[in-house]
Amino acid sequence: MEQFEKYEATCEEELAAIRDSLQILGGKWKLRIMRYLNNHVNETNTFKKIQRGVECISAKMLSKELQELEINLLVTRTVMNTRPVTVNYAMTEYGLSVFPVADSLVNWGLNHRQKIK
Amino acid sequence: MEQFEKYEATCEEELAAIRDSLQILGGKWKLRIMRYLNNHVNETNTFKKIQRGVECISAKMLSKELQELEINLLVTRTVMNTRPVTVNYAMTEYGLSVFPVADSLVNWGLNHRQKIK
DNA sequence: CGGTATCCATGTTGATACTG
DNA sequence: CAGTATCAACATGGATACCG
Repeated sequence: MEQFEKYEATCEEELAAIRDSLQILGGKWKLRIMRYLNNHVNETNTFKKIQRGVECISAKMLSKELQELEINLLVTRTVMNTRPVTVNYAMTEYGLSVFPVADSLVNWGLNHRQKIK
Repeated sequence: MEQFEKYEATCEEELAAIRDSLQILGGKWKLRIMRYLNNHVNETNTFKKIQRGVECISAKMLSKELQELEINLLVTRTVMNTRPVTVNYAMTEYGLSVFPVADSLVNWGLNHRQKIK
């Protein structure tokens, strides 16, 4: 029963970690954007190009999501010295670590669809 | 470049699966509730008891979340023949399958906190 | 091109009160 | 005890216009 309290505390730590994960994987766009970048890894991925590639995302959302991805060290933003300026986005090495986690979500989700159907 | 289109389609399927997963793992309460149930597996887990165990959840939210968990076959709801009625909630065998996925989120999240800090 | 600013529609969550 | 109903607050996302 003391153990009861203890568990709740540990649980909170884990839930905080999950919250961090979900802030990145759980949104509507971030994973889509990262998948796009990862799939066009040898190209220059400008803002407009990403916007065209990620269906229906507004400039506002794309801007916001890219900023958050950059803050989280998952994506790099590089301003190139052209006229007019072009900006290139790319996955970081670290950013690639989200994909295995995403895959485990995909697998569970696919199985779940079968189960529920 | 034809491959481009093809990828986008596959991507959509996977993203739908992820959405399913996140509907369950991504909410504010469902995982907390499931963890509570799983950690009190040999007890009778009534509505009120769960509400006390899962910090700060309102009756409305708990009611709604439990319904969704039941629909998704993750939790069972058993009305017991007492006066006044008591209702018992428990994880299903299938429901347990969410925990490994949750763990992979926890691990990534914990690592990410270190990385960002 | 690469965004930001503003306003608005919608969905999610909470507080409070109430019922069988 | 086990919820539901109602209203309010807040977060999310989109439409549109505009700037350097």
